[in-house]
Amino acid sequence: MRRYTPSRKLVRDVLSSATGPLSAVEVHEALGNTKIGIATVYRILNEGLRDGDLVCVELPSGPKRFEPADRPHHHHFECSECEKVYDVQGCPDGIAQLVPPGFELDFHEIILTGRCPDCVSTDGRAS
Amino acid sequence: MRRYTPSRKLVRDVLSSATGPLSAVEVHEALGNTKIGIATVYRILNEGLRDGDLVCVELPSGPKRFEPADRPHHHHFECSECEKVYDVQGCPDGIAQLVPPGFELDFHEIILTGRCPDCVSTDGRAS
DNA sequence: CCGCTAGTGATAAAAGGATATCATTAACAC
DNA sequence: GTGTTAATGATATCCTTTTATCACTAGCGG
Repeated sequence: MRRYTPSRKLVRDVLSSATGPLSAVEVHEALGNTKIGIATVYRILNEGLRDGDLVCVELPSGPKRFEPADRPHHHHFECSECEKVYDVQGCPDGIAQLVPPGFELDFHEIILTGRCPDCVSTDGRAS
Repeated sequence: MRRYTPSRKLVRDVLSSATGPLSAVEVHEALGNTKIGIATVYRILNEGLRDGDLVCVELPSGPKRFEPADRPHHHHFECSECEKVYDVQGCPDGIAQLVPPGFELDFHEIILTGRCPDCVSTDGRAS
């Protein structure tokens, strides 16, 4: 039987309050000084996937990221500088028209790449 | 000085005649019985990137894929069954409208996921 | 409070992709 | 044909992400 533990709640809270999907390592860092181990983070994330509470977002670069499953349809913006990923709302019409004859479309993902506001404001001045 | 070698020509030919971007391993397999080593394939692909003859296409799943740089703007369809990747022509309007204020868009990628004609025709009947 | 066992942290190790190494081969200028 | 050295094949190694292991901890029903 599944037990209530502080770790589970903390991980879910971190993901809920994030502005985009987070990787296991990012969740672990967000947990900061709570000394929850990385293995536990992976376990809780995979458990969330199995339970359907979380969805996995895989982007071209980097590790798998996770976000709550109850967010409405949206896409993602990845900052090429700080590598953070942000949710972006909306979805253009006409996706289905791209599918060539004979193909069966299940899902689609749109990945925007560029610089996020934080990195734009830092401009060229390296940190 | 760069020398003409059969390997280079073979790799470029494989990529040119492919219907989508190929990974190093896929190129290696396509070379079949030519006994060109995987290290050579990686070398030639990276060389192509540096020279600007090839572009790298990174999709959520799997390794980096490569295709000729001279193809017009297009996107990709990945078969969830056989994992092959196909080029798809066209691009919906309104991508730029997705970008939230403060973000700077450089590139975008649209990834369609589903089943390719080969796998659709095989239907549920496992191979 | 007890006992059972799910959960945990630390870390070893796996998995997958890409690069480095090195002795050997072969392209090309002469 | 010969010499120079870029290119190659085989494979060891690296790197990053993820999972497995295992002794210890703690949630919760009784």
